Amino acid sequence: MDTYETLIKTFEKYIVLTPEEKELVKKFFIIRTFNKKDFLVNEGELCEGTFYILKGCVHSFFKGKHLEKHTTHFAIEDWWITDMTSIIFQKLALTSIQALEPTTALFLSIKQSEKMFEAIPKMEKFFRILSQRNQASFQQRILHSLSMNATERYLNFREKYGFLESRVPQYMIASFLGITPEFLSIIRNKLSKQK
Amino acid sequence: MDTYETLIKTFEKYIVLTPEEKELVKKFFIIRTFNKKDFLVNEGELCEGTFYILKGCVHSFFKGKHLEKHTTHFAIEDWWITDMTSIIFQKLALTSIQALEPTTALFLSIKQSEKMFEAIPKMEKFFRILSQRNQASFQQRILHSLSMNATERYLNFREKYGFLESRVPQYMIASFLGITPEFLSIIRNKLSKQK
DNA sequence: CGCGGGTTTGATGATGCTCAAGCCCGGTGG
DNA sequence: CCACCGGGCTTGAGCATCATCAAACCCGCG
Repeated sequence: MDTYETLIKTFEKYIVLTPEEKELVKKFFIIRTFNKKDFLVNEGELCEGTFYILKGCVHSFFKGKHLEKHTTHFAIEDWWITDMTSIIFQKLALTSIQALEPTTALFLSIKQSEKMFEAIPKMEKFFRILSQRNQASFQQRILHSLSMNATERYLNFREKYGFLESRVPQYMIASFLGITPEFLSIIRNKLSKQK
Repeated sequence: MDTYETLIKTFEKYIVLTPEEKELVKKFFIIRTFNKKDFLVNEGELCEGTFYILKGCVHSFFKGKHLEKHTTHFAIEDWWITDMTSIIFQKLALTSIQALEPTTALFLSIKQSEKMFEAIPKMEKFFRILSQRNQASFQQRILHSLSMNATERYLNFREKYGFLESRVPQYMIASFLGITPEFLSIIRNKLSKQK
């Protein structure tokens, strides 16, 4: 069983790789493991690259002006996560990424990614598509924040990401939805009654 | 004066093109002009490609479940705009894009973009970076919607996009910020008093 | 001059927050 | 084995933010 199997399969959803390229591309990624509560990316430092989660669960969050933590994303097996703002604008990360479970990830540093793009230009296509898909899903999220109330957003969350409810605490889901844990509790209470 | 001048300059911020490639790449774009209120993309149809605005001003919006319109983006000279969700998932567009002024744009259809990527693979890199920058700015927007109240969001908007205030009606800015026009009016009133 | 789209103002009400308290439950040390 | 934590979830009272609805106003334009 190959550690890189799911990674390669993910690539092959969008581009075609020769056997040689498959071997080569692995070399740009390194395996990194984290304990629960370890940080993959730390607020205040430069975000050095992108993570592909092999096993485990992480979340990214930032601190508001009163130091409240706001969860912005979750990621589990076969998801990609990074702080794109830090990477693109070469600024210190405002967000942290932290493991919620013991986690194994493949890490692609910015430098390695540049080498990879030179060695296998096709990979540009993959990351273009990946980024466009992210753009589309962020778009959806903005759209929902403009047009839905908290209950509707929670129902939508359960529909799409319900499988996360067993792996992350509710107060993080509340934060992700842009509400307080207390209010999410009330929403859940109402929903369970009216059914 | 060349219609494509600013387009090529935009490319050259991120990639290097030979003179031949500069000539070639133009061929994949077509010029399209729109009157005020014309639709660049129409809700319910497939979004056929991406627009680069040469002159004018447009906004994209979608309709909520009570048919209220929510403005999601603005675009002016040298900005790109499309419905990425429709393109990526090949679904009918849920958003419309409409001209707020007489507008001239360069249009890159999906088919032409595929041909372009074959002819000039470097363009993959440009669109990867463009999309990553969009991803970063959408990220910022989500972050703000999680951590700022309406007044703070409006102040932030003025800081970054204040130049739009003279070109788009206030009720669209309100919609973009996720509040009602009435409430934006109150915010502006308060801000003008307390200074 | 009147019309109509956009903005403002005000009263009332819903949505969601804050703060404080209590509860539930798994983990830890005596 | 039990007592006691402590983190997360719940409940409730009071409050801030923002929406809704209705009316008035403003002003460019036919």
